[in-house]
Amino acid sequence: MAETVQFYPLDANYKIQDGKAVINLFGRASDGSQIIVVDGNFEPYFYVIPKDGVDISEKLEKVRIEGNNEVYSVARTAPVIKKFLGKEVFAIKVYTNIPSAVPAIKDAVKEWGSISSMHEYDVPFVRRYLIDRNATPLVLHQITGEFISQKSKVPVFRAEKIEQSAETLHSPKILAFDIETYSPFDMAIDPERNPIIMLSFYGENFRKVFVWKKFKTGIGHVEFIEDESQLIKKFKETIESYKPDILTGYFSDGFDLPYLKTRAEKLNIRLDIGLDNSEMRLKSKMETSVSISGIAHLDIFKFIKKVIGSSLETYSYDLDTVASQLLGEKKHEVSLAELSAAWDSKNDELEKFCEYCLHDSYLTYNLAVKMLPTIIEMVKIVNLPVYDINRMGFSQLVEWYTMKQAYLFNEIAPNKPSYSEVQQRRLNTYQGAFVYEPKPGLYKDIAVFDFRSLYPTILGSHNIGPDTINCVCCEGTSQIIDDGSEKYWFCSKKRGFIPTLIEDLISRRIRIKEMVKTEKADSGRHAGEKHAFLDARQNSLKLLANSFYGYLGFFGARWYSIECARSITAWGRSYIHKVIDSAQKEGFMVIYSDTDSVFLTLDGKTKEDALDLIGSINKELPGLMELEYEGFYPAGIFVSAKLGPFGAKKKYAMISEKGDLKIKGFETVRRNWSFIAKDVQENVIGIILRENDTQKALAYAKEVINSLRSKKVPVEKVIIHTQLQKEIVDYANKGPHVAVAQRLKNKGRSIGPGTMIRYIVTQGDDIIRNRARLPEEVKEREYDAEYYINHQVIPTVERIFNVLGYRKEDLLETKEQTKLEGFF
DNA sequence: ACCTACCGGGG
DNA sequence: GTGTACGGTAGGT
Repeated sequence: MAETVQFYPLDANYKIQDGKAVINLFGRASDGSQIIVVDGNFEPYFYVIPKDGVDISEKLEKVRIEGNNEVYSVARTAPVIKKFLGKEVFAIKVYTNIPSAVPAIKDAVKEWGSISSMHEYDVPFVRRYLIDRNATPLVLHQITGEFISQKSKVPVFRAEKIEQSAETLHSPKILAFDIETYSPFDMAIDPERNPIIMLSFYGENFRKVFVWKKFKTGIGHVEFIEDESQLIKKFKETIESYKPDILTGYFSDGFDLPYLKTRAEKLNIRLDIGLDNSEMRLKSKMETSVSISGIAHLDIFKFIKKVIGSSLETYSYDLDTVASQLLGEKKHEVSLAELSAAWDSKNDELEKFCEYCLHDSYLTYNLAVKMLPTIIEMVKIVNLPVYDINRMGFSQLVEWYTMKQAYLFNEIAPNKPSYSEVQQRRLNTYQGAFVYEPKPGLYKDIAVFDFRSLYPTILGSHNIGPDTINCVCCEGTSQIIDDGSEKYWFCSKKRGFIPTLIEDLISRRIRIKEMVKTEKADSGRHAGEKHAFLDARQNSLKLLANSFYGYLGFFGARWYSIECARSITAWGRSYIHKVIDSAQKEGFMVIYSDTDSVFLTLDGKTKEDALDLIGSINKELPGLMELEYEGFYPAGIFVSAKLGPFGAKKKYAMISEKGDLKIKGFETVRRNWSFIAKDVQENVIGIILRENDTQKALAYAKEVINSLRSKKVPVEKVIIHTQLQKEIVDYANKGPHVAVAQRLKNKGRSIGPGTMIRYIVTQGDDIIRNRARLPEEVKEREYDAEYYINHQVIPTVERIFNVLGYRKEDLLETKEQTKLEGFF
């Protein structure tokens, strides 16, 4: 009895049932209930391209491998006509009994002389399904089939047919959470030893804090429980009753969920929160991640850092900084160092920590809501679940977008490079973008031009791709680009695969930008929300299009082509030179240029003259290429920029007409730096950005340096923290922290991997290791002021001051001491 | 100049 | 997962 359900998939996996793979799609039906849609009608396969004129179908069909309690066999084969890098090929589609048979069989037949190549044997089965069945997470699907009885937390529907509709799940149920752990400071975080003491949740109209010590409070959403076991059970129960589509945390891949898992194992609690009753799983050793069947686990920290990190003008990705930037809200100010003491003896102080914990969940929730449009659009464009999108870098996003498109274009995907190919590719470097080194200094009346999406538009306009490069049909007729050592041309008869994708992405983006314009004009009730989604969509399309160039030159790429990457930068240099030449011919002074932008001073000319120049250049540009007027700045300061294969990093500061300061190009300070270094950088940035007072910032930095020299800085501020990663004896290079660890061990302290070592660099002529002392061993005024000035304070602020036109020497000069109170 | 070890986020 | 997958810096040699 067939019926239909309307269903938004969120997550997917597969299981083997009766020797067959069954896809499980987890998600929400349009009536709001959670269901699992199972589909057993999809077969695993890969492609074999035989050598010319050989038919090996029958031979392939007989392949059968008996492994340890598993049988891998070829179920059937089908001859297909496909395209491979633009050329038509005959291929055999080899279907296997189960997904894991694919790599096994591929390995078993790889030595056959009759095989030319094999492809797509490493596409995960679930991704294969989403691509081939045109199933897109977060998009509504109409499923025909029937509900079946199967042991599960939620109803199970067996699909016979699955069809995508146009609607999107714009408001998935999001639940944010955060834990606080018992953790004496200056000790490594240790889930083996220290319990979780608080747990908070935040969702729409939902807030909760669990804590297992009692104190007086009037806050209703605090719930007291017995112990840590109860707390972990509450974690499970809350998720099971709230039924979120998305569970989100801040660095929850790296901290909260692994910590919960370790504690749950210690306490013998199964964290079986998966909709299929499976436990949450910890994956990969390098970069940890945690998945839950049926619930999209979103580590919003990871997403923000990866996807919008470069466009965020922040010096740190901690929750406080990111929330301030994106939400205009900060974390609660409490001293976490005091939490353990409060837990042990001062329970009446716990209330503020509960509020703190809840507020972190609140901020995390709002960050997730804020990023949701971008996440949804990425999911829809790349066609993978939230969980995967969250954890993929740009090259992966490009690759999987391209994999999906390859299927639609009947293209067979090239293989990933072998280890030795990767080594080869890594050696291939090439000339990057053109950077016009500015003369450091202050300039006035600056106009900035830049090419709209320079590399993608070059790629599209010149038809650059692995399938169009140096084609026989256009040799001698197509325009040649010379990268300085090699000459390349691209087919002018047939559109390439990647240029087609790029042009599609760019034109879709242009259409959406038009819609954004008209949306702005009419202001309906949901105009704001609609605008956010359109804007996220155009931005996602832009990010993806911009990543193709880097992808072509990325050593791990399937569609790798260093020649294409070279051609793109060569064209880029040629176009930017044209702009510079035209501007100079018209009498503008070019002060700086980097990759796709040109900064020039008006020198008595008007902004209209600058706009006219752009107009005349645009008339000459091919295809989608366009030079834009980025803006006008009354003043700015420039320093030189470093060259790199993927474009130079910008280092400059400018003041906009509104008075906003734009600073680019300085790095962050980490925990293995002294407090004094962190303090100085934070305060300098604060003074410059908030008070717009560079003089004051300089005076402050000098004051700190002078205080170090005169030893007025207390020793606590010059302690450096470094964590020991392995046993002392295993160190080939013994750095300062290892030397100090050795001394601690000699004193009889237990020292091992994970121990946090604190040390101070003292005066003397020896190498740093031999001058590193335990803080207890160091009296006031014994630290090496010059070390802290030159290796800690100066490096953190030098770049910033360079950008503002000052030198290291300006910071170091001792005369005219400024009086600034209140920094210590 | 090259190599080794460390950080990030979280408490 | 039909997996192989950081990137930048300081200190030591």
